[in-house]
Amino acid sequence: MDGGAQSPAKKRKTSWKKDPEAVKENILAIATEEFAAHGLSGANINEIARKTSTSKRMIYYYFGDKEGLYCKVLEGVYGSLRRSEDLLDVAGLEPVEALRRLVEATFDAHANAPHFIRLVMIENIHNGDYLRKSDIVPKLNRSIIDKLEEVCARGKDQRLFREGADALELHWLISSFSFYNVSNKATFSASFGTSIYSKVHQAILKKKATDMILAAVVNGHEPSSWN
Amino acid sequence: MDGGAQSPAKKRKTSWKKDPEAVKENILAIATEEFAAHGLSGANINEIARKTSTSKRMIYYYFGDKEGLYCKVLEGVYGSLRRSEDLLDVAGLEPVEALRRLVEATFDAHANAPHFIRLVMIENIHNGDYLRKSDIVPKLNRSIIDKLEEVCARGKDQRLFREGADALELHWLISSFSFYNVSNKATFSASFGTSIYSKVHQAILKKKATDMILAAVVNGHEPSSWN
Amino acid sequence: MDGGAQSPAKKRKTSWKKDPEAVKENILAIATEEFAAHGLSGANINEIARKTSTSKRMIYYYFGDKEGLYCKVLEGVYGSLRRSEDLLDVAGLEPVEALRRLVEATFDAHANAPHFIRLVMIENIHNGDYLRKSDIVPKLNRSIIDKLEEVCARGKDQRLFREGADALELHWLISSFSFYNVSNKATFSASFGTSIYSKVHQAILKKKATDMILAAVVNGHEPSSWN
Amino acid sequence: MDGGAQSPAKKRKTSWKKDPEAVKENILAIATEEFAAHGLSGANINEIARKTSTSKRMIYYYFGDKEGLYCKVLEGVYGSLRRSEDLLDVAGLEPVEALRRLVEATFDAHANAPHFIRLVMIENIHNGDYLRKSDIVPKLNRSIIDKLEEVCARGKDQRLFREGADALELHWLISSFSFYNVSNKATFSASFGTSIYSKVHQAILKKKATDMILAAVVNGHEPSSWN
DNA sequence: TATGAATGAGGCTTCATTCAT
DNA sequence: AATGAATGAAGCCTCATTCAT
Repeated sequence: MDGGAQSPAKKRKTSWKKDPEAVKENILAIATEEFAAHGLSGANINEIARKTSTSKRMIYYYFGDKEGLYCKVLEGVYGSLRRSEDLLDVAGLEPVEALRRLVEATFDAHANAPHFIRLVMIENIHNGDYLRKSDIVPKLNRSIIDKLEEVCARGKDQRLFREGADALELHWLISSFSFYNVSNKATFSASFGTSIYSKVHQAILKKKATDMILAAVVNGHEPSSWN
Repeated sequence: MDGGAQSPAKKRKTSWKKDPEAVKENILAIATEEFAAHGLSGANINEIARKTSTSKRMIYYYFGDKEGLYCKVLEGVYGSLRRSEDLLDVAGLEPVEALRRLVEATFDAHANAPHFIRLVMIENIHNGDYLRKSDIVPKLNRSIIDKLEEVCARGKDQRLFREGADALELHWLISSFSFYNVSNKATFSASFGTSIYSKVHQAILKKKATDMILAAVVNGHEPSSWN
Repeated sequence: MDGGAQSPAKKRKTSWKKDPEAVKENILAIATEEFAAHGLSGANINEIARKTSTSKRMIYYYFGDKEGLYCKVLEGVYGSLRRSEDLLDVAGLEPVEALRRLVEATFDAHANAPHFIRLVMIENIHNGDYLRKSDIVPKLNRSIIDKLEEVCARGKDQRLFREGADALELHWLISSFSFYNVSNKATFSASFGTSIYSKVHQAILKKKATDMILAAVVNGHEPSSWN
Repeated sequence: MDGGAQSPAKKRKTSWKKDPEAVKENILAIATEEFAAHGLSGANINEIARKTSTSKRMIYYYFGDKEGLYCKVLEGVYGSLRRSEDLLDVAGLEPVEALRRLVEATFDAHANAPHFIRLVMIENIHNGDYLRKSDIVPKLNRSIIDKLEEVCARGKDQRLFREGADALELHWLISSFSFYNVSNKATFSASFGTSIYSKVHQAILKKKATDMILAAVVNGHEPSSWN
């Protein structure tokens, strides 16, 4: 109700009466959109409240302040990603296939999680201050590293992988193009056109990037997609 | 010699006269810092003015408004990167060395241009709207693509490079880890510790990433750093 | 009796509770003064706020922005005039007397509504943009036209009025001197002195103007005040 | 050059070298437009300067400040009107025709001098303060009063005019509808539609208003346009 | 649990004007 | 006669937040 001259558009509430969890979820969903869209300082509590099924006052009631809300949003998207990683099962695959699977899944997961990407960008703009303060950090992302380590160990045991293959480094590499592909779409397109973002070209990039990783990790792997 | 009277540059102006270009440069330098540090909405015109050698009023005099200033800052960092790319000379090197050089130089350039990285992140948060509006876009970054194309052409001519080597795709790949390495340092560190950001580890990552690119592009290249 | 406890009006609210409507009314009253005195661009929100019993912030809270406030002020004065017109009852008078009554009442209403006059002048400076945007326009001023039409119809039925008597044209004529008399007092006085604005002379002008209208409308009417 | 971010559109000067009078005229012409369009506080010195063939600094050089410029503009439009009144010659006409001519000429003059109308409105918003301060006041508008007086005198001498016909009052009446017709066009249209502003209807209004004046002033005049 | 009303602080921007040559 | 650069003051408005029930 702030700004906008006492609009007559009174809040139309849906009929679910008082369900605190639902209200909180609703707030979080809207806030995720807004923070992802405009950043921490760019997002606007009034706007978030307006799009919510409840009132501005409730945001403060449940989340304390803007930064508190932002933190919960951040934790939410990290939690989502982690859950999607947990679903990935490569235990039964032989090392090369498992690695290929991990790369492709990571690429796709990033492509399908634009909110996560944007919020991570935003958090990096803020030097990771809020993530570091959060208590989700300890349990963050071990999952994917564990998987990579397990695959690397098996690969090396079977003399398939080079000894220099390191789970953390691989994660860094795989994340880099998976993340950059989404995060820098706007400026990359502005500079070089949108050609690489077509569906077809994205598939090619995924294939080539995967083959590149395999060529670096797997002894004698021929990156056939580069021929 | 070389230690005589202060350089004769900037002769034309008598000494008591204000120097508009210097004022503008000063504003731009401070604004670059501030926008890089806090983003478009997070940066504060009062704060920028305070750190400046001139007044808030002059910012509006020379740049119109906050967005105008931000645009010039953006153009400035893109221009800087481009100029650094223009200095790179790989024409005399044989293809494999040239490509190695390009990858390493790109990695280093990003590592040494944190303002550029942050402003590009910020611009992506804004969906590239300001970059697209700018008239520097057309002449953006052709330089690096041209160089990659020339090297790829030579590499393929000499049967050294695989036919699938594509300049734009390579640029996308090389940029991805070069950029991500800097842009996501904060969250990556929060999740996985700061080990990979040590000077030593950064050198290793650069080497391995370079070798990985070469393994993908160059026929029969052995990524020895991965052993 | 009649001197008992303070009037029971405004019962519903407990006494410690703020009264938003009163706050809005207070803002509107002050704003009407200020806009009438200085125009849209000339009026000053800080000044309005200062004279108010509340704060500048509340102006924005209730009215959105300066233009929003101005619009409400405009609607307010138009509403007042309309209400005063609605009170005018000429249904029982014979046509000539009724018309005389309407002219005199219009003249007096304008003389007694300097805020209305000034705000209409100001709105005309703005080409009527805000009035046109307002949704009060449709129901504007039908009242006075209806009354004139009814009187004209009766007058013509009784062969008292000339056939050329037209309600809208008459309203235009009657309004013109009623309005101009107030709106252009300053410049008219500067050019020709203040003599016509004395109480006595104003009465004469009203009488002569009324007689003039009647002489035009009523068959054989002798404008005796002009003798 | 203020605001608008250092546009590259440098002033293109016409080739007349230094002609102070022409420069002043040019400034006055633009300023008349701008003050008429936006009022005293609404007009903008930067904007005036921009539309001028010279610079903002020259406005201050020649006119001192914004109010000084406004005063000269005001004097300019009053001067124009007066000059047009001086051209009006009714000395040779018989009283009734002369009066008819004066009314019609006044009506037309107002219709054709929108800048004058708007500036007079604006000056009234400012309570005539600037007009009163100006030294053109003394010689203001005597001309038209003189003419009306002369015609009234002749009319009464010939027993054509009623004794109550007074030049100043007539001028007040004639001005009122002539002025109001233009000044309140915007709000009148918003309230009652634009029908009376068609070319045809304007001619009718002029005729009827003239006849109305004559019916009031001239013994036994039949306002035939009202039949 | 919920809320309409209220707000201090500070944000961005514009203005008429003057400086220094 | 002319001017590009500079500016203090003040304008409008928005923000995250709290009050009082």
